[in-house]
Amino acid sequence: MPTMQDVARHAGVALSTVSYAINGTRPISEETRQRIFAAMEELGYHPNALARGLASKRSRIIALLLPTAKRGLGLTELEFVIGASRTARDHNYHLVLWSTEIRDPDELRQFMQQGLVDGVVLMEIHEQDARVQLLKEINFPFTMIGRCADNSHINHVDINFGQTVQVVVEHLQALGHTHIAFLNHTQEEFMAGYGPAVRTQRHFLEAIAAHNLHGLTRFCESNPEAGYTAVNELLLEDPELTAIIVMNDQTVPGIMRAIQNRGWRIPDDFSLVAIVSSAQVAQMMTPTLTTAEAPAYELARLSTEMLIQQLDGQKKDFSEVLVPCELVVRQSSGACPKERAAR
Amino acid sequence: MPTMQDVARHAGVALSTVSYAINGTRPISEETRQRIFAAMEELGYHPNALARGLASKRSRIIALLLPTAKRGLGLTELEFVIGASRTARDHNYHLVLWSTEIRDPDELRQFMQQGLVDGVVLMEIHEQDARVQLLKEINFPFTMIGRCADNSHINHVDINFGQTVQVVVEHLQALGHTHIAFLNHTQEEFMAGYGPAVRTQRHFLEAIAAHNLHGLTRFCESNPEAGYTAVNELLLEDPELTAIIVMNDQTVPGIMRAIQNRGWRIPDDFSLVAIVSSAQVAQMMTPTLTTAEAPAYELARLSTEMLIQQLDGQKKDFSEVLVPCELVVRQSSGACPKERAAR
DNA sequence: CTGTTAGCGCTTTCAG
DNA sequence: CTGAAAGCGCTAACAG
Repeated sequence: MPTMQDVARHAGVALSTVSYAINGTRPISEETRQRIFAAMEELGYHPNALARGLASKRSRIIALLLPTAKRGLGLTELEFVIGASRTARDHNYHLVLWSTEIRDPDELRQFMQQGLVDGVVLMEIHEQDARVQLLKEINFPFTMIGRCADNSHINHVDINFGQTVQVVVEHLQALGHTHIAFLNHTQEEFMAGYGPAVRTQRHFLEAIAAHNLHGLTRFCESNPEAGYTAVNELLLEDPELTAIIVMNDQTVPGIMRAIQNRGWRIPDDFSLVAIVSSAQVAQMMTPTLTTAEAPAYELARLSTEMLIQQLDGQKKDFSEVLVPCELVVRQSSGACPKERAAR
Repeated sequence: MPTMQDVARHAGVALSTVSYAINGTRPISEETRQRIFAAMEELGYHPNALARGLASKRSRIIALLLPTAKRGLGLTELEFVIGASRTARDHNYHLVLWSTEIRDPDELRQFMQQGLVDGVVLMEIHEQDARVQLLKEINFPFTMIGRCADNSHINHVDINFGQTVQVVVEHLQALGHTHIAFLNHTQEEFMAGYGPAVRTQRHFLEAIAAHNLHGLTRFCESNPEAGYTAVNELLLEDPELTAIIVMNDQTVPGIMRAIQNRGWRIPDDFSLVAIVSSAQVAQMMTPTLTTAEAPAYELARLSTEMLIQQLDGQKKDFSEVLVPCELVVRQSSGACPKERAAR
């Protein structure tokens, strides 16, 4: 591997001149610039990332913290990863992936102290998040996909849960539904202050109240069986229920089976809308699912760009960007049934 | 951030002694070792990854090359990413993710020349793969998830497609099926020499021949509609067809609809087995899918460990590890129907 | 068992 | 507009 010194000699200039030519840090006469780049080309020179990072104290590497949620990772997480990685590359940054078993601040500290990365993108944010606390304390650059209780002075993006759930409730109301249930993540996650679980439920109840509807909510584990049980219990609680809004893809098959087991058809007798879901999942189901699709790639791109701008010293202010899910009406939602077989 | 020099002063030893104590590169008396670690603790010292990398010429960073296949990324890819990242961490390596639009060797060269990573894990391997060519030429350490035409002197892992398809064919034969179709990836991918597409089709035809069955194959785009069409065309070609083995999850809903549209039931009138699939997808479908599940996490772990061993100088030989998919019988495969409605 | 020292390849003052 | 030189924080000879 040729070094900068080699290029300098080859071009008949000083080493520092080569550096300046590459970084554009100070004016270089067109002629020497030409010579330098010609030399670089000829020698097949490429700057060494580690040396550059060490000298400049900027590695041009950022990290995406990918915590393995107990409910398992899905396509949304994949899109986060891909979005972040692509965006980083578009801005001449590298992306390293830190997948941690738990949301452990000590481990995070370990990683950061190594001086490998210039900044971090956090996801799976909770209302009270120890990682956020830590990063603020030591003043380490970061952005979040998600929100915590106090977001002051933190660049972050998130799904606009309020708008998302509102649009979905209005979609169902327009179809004539008046008794609607919201199937949330687990109680455990809710209690732990997991943002989506907390916020969506609150906004659901607000929307229900605002539109004068009957609404009920329920927590649910992340598997078909739990979805099956949940439907039956919800119907026990409110026999007039005609629509469910669910936030967990994994439960959907169970929900459908529970409904069909009663001799009901979707969407003729019962409507189902999945939120924070994806087109790929929606099209896997029969009937295809009406969904509010998570803008995962977009959120990843935005959060990564925010971080990079922060690092590059543009962006003095802090911003919050909320993106709603997009409602895509497919076959699982339809007009509220006039009447329906008792069981 | 304290440096090694700070630690040395604080412990009253030479800088190099600290280095040796940390790396265990040479014997240190227990007493000074204690003092050094105490000093490190007290100062909150953490070695600087960039400096260490620059001096030692080993960054302890590896890259996973994640090409965005035209057929779209799925859960398998996510597992690759997570598996690689976890394994890297378990061995004190960092993982950077390079997601490239195309399998472009030039871009790859760019990345490597930066001297950021010590080695690379390649996926989406084709029979003739320019990236492999390049890496071999410049003697850059790498391993593959997949195989190409000439795998000599390359550590690699792959799905055992032969065994996988054989087990599935035998499963169907045991159920009495004699007319079986294999639904492959696209012709385009097959022609491009994409390993799974090429190998599985070959092994399918071998298994069919070995068991004296009637088999047919067909290419198929990666969406439900294409699956729908494919089924109808296959049945036109062989009206006695009673089972399909499919290698693409995305087509499954279409396949099911096509079968059900004929008034047939799965598995009573027709059997369906998805290979190189996942439990998560299998359970999304109704009826749940009989699948041969891709050992994605395992492959990622193995390939990453191979790379690290290679880098750490253990492992003088080169190895190939083939892992079969695990057949999980669920509800979509059953006994061959005695007779069946004509249409 | 420990210390001294020459780099690793680059950025960035400080001097022209 | 260009050069010379002092580091960045660490590893790994070399020398006891």
